Amino acid sequence: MSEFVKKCPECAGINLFLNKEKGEVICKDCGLVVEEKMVDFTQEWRDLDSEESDRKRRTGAPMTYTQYDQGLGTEVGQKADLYKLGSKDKNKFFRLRKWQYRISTAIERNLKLALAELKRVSSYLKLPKSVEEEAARIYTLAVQRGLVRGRSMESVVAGSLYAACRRHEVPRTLDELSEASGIEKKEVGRTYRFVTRELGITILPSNPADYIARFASSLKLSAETQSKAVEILEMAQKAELTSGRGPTGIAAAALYVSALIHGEKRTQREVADVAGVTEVTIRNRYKELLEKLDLEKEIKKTKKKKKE
DNA sequence: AAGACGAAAGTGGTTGA
DNA sequence: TCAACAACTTTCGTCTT
Repeated sequence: MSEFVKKCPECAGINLFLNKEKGEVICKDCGLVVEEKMVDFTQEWRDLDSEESDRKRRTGAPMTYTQYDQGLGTEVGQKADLYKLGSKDKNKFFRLRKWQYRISTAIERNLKLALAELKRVSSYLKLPKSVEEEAARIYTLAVQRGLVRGRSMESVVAGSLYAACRRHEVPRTLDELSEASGIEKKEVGRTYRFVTRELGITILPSNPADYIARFASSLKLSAETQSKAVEILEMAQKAELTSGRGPTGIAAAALYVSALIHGEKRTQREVADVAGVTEVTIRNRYKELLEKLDLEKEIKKTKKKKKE
């Protein structure tokens, strides 16, 4: 937990809950996502003046994929090794080094640009650092395998980010990524599938529950409503209502129902907007939920309470 | 008047021959 | 590669609050 946030700015509650994997701090009282882009404070950084720094600093720069050469660098050989080689090998050596130089500078140039773009999109979406790192790693692999050829750099960046989000269970919808990156939604999806397939990255099918926290907080729904929605989701999964359906639609419907139950009514339109689906989809899911899980009683209960 | 509901036609993606 | 198919969207008319 960051030491800077101790109270929820929305309701001044102190039940803040840190989800490390998602890089989010959530207020358990009102469901507000207090802090999304977590910073890791565990690294020891000391301010040393430049004279002292060489002697006293205990680490180098952290190795990171968000730097184009991962903060390290490699070259083919040094001149010192040359004396071992005959003239034929010498030529070979120079040729190799030339090629290595060409290839690596081409890749590095690409990576520099791409990682700048990646950072831009990532900060636009307020993604946690861990996801950004993962996306950078994926992109680096993609470049090294020559998967960018024939595709725009930006679309591969978007695809990598989307994959990283999925892996870290910090779901952003394709629409959101599309908006942030300026790449068409289907193009993002295409490169996402291509990259993950080529790199053999396995992605768990996204879980509707992962969307609940974010949707609930942008709809300003209470924590009870939020956890009720998660309950409903679990029931729905047992009733096999979830397979094959879009996870956002289900999440949205569960949230809509649970809002009704807790008397915090939101219109279908409102829920649909934050979830990025249409009212119709919510209606269909909603209908299924009511039929299979008989939630009607609970809704009627709260209606009666209102009259009193 | 706004929201909820449902029907019908259209879209993009997956699957299986 | 093509057609069938399911999920989702768009659009529009009707009912409810």
